[in-house]
Amino acid sequence: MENTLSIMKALADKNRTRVVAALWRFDELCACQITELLQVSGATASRHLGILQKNGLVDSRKDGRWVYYRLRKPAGSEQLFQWLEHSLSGANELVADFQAMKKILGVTREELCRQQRGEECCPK
Amino acid sequence: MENTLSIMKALADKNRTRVVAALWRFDELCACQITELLQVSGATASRHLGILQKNGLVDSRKDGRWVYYRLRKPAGSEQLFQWLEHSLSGANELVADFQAMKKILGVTREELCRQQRGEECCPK
DNA sequence: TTGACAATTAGCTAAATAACTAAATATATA
DNA sequence: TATATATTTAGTTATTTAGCTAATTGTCAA
Repeated sequence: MENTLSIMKALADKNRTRVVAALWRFDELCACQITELLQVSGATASRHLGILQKNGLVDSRKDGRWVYYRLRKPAGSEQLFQWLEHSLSGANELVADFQAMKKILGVTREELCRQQRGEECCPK
Repeated sequence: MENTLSIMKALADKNRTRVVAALWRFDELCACQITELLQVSGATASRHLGILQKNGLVDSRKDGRWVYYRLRKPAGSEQLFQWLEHSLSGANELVADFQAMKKILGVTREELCRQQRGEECCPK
């Protein structure tokens, strides 16, 4: 029962559901891209990703300094995700997120991280 | 999206999930029976039931002084409930709840409410 | 009509949690 | 090797929420 409740709690947060939806659509994203999407501090994004990972909802893969995340549907969760997909289809927030994500994917991760450090332009 | 999140939040609580499971199994229960099952104050049980009702997960029916609750699966939530049923099947807490519920159903509502007021025995 | 009583609502406290900043960790590169 | 940097962890604060008691509401019965 605790496991079931943990999964529900993991998904019962707006930012975490946004992450799940983004990974569903865009397959694999790095922590800095998710940070940019959510518009929160890197630490906050990392915490949310940690909660999703702890409950088996995402997998991570480290590549140098970057960590990439993918959606992972735990065994037996197919129906939950079918409901989620149906229930969230067309949600305004997610449509906006997908738009934002396209822009984020339009710059390199290096440039994105540079922007996040406050170096808005002219990287030397 | 808010609606989806509300349903998840409503279900992401142990006591509320216990109520949903009990209603699933026992079809219709009154507030005092649910209070007894959860072993919380009547006010707390009422608050949980209110949250479930607000999110369309239960219906209530008033009969004199008693209020009866039934599970209500909102349109489009079939898959969510299929997952829930599968995910919770065999949960120890729920097995214990079903046992307790049988005892609760073995006494009249009048007697149950009398007990809850602290009149353990000898009702004059 | 009055008293009893099941249920709900209001108001409060304690626990859980989401956010932030700062520090720590791990990795690439100069 | 030393510095820069992407991510995570620690620690703090503010918000949310589950629980309680007390007050209110609506209904039955004497």
